[in-house]
Amino acid sequence: MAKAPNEEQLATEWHELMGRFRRLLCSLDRELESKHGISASDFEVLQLLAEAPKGKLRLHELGEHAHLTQSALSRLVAKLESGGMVERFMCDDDRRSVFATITAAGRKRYVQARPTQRAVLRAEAQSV
Amino acid sequence: MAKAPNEEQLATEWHELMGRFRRLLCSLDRELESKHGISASDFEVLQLLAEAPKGKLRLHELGEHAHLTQSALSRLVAKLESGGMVERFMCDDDRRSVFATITAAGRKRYVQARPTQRAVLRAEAQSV
DNA sequence: CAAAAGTATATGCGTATACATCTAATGTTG
DNA sequence: CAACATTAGATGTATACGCATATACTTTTG
Repeated sequence: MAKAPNEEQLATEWHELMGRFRRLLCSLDRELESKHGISASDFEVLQLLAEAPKGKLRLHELGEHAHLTQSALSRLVAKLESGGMVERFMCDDDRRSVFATITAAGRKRYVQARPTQRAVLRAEAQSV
Repeated sequence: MAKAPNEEQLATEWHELMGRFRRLLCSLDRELESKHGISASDFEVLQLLAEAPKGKLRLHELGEHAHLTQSALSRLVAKLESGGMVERFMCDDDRRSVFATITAAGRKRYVQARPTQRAVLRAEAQSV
């Protein structure tokens, strides 16, 4: 990006970025939902957990990497738990904290959904 | 962007883009809401109308440029109308269509909000 | 060590959005 | 021109999110 693009240019870029972003997010949501029964946000969280050392992160750590507010993350993890893809349990070191761990079923779902997600990203990247 | 970036790279870029996008959209919403009482989406629609030839567009035309679904746009325009920033009236050529026009108050609000929006965009552009 | 401040998560509530469907108006076709 | 298809917009419904706050636990402080 240029050093000091004029403001109209910035505004136009933002408008276009917003368009691309929303289209891509919509595609992701639709493809992941229809083929794997998960949303794009679900996928992000599953991915973070699947890539974590032991498939295990405190919610607070998850929140630092997922692009969600604390409340949204709390509910999302609760939803994933009720879907059997994640489990929550107390952290003994600090009993305010809660660990989220990815289950075998969750990992399987993630592995299946991954090519779908990558394909959508690739398609969008090529269309630009 | 490279011709055939590998998939992990794409996924990482997407993750980062999502982060930047959400932060920016949140900043915009908060700044515009606190200083001018409008959301980022409100601003987008006001901008489209303010820049339209006669400050006048059919909802369907608005929808082609705003990054919103038809239903979201319909409600958004209704909200702007109840806030006195926009007016709706029938189109005589095609009585299914509805024109949205920006009012003097709406244009004033847009002009006031514009520097705020541009400042947020500029701040984000510089932080990258 | 008791009280106050801080931290991690959950939840009540309001709002924005998407999807599906409805209504009204227009176009098309036999 | 009557029946059907299409189009523009509105609305019922469900969901996801953010903000504010509540709850439970931990750390700091006097």
